[in-house]
Amino acid sequence: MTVAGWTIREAAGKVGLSQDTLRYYERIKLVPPVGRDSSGYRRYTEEDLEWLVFVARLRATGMPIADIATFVKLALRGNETVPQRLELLEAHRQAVEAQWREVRNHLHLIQTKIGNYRRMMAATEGLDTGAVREGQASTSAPVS
Amino acid sequence: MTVAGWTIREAAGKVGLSQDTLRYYERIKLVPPVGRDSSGYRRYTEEDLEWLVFVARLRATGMPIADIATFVKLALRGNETVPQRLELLEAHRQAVEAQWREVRNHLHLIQTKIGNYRRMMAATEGLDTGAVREGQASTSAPVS
DNA sequence: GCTTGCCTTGGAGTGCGCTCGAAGCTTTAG
DNA sequence: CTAAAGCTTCGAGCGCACTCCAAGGCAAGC
Repeated sequence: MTVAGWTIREAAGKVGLSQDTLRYYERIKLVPPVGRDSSGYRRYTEEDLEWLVFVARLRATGMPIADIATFVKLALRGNETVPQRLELLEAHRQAVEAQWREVRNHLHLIQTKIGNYRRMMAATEGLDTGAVREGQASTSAPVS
Repeated sequence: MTVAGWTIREAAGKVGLSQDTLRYYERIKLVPPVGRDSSGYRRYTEEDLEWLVFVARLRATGMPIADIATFVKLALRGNETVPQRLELLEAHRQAVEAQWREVRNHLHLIQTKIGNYRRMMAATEGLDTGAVREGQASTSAPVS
């Protein structure tokens, strides 16, 4: 007989996390306790899934588990903690954007290096040179 | 008497990694062996620093140490491995860009949530409501 | 000569985020 | 009735990337 709610297997499939991770998140209180059916099995409600999706999103943007736990604690204390939660999210957003820009810069420099490699290849075309500019076996790495 | 090259302390400062990390990277061959002075102390050359900066860049964009090690092995084998190195870098670039876009999407959704919180706050202005829509103590989390 | 400080190595320890294993209970299929 | 599949908890184990510690060498200042 099908009971209300999704099994852990279904929930895991829906939110894209493993069953182990779902149990783990519940254990460490990243999500509120999930209800059980008559035999003690978890039954996920729509709201449970929304929680999980939200947590997964925060994780995907690199928020540490400890910070998410803080957020969840606040959420469980009720609506009067909304300002603090807002602050947390806002701080996270800024941190992610900062790192985002940093990665962009690094990536740009790496692309420059790729360009240099490309030019090296073009120049060396069919030459099969083992020798490098400066005498014996330069490491030849820092091209850029 | 000052000898040629920088000490590990200076090198660490210059490239923004810890001394421990510099030794660690050398141990696991993320960088070619660094020369020593008469008393066995490391002396970093300009080229050593360039290596380190490059490795740091790859790390900063999330390339796993194992992959960097592969790259370095290729580089040490000489110029004929340039095509393979290029391929590695190119693959990495694509992976980073993909993840970059994913994070941007997640961030966007989180911002939507922030917006919803903002609206909640505005609506609740000075109301001090402990009650939430649906009966007893909704977790109130999945606002978005 | 001795202390202080910086360096060396090898190996152990840490923090994070899962991931797995063992032992046991319930439900379903044959 | 039995076997298989799926769930439970608790606790241990793992992979990654460092980070720290102990024991000892070297060099400069007093």
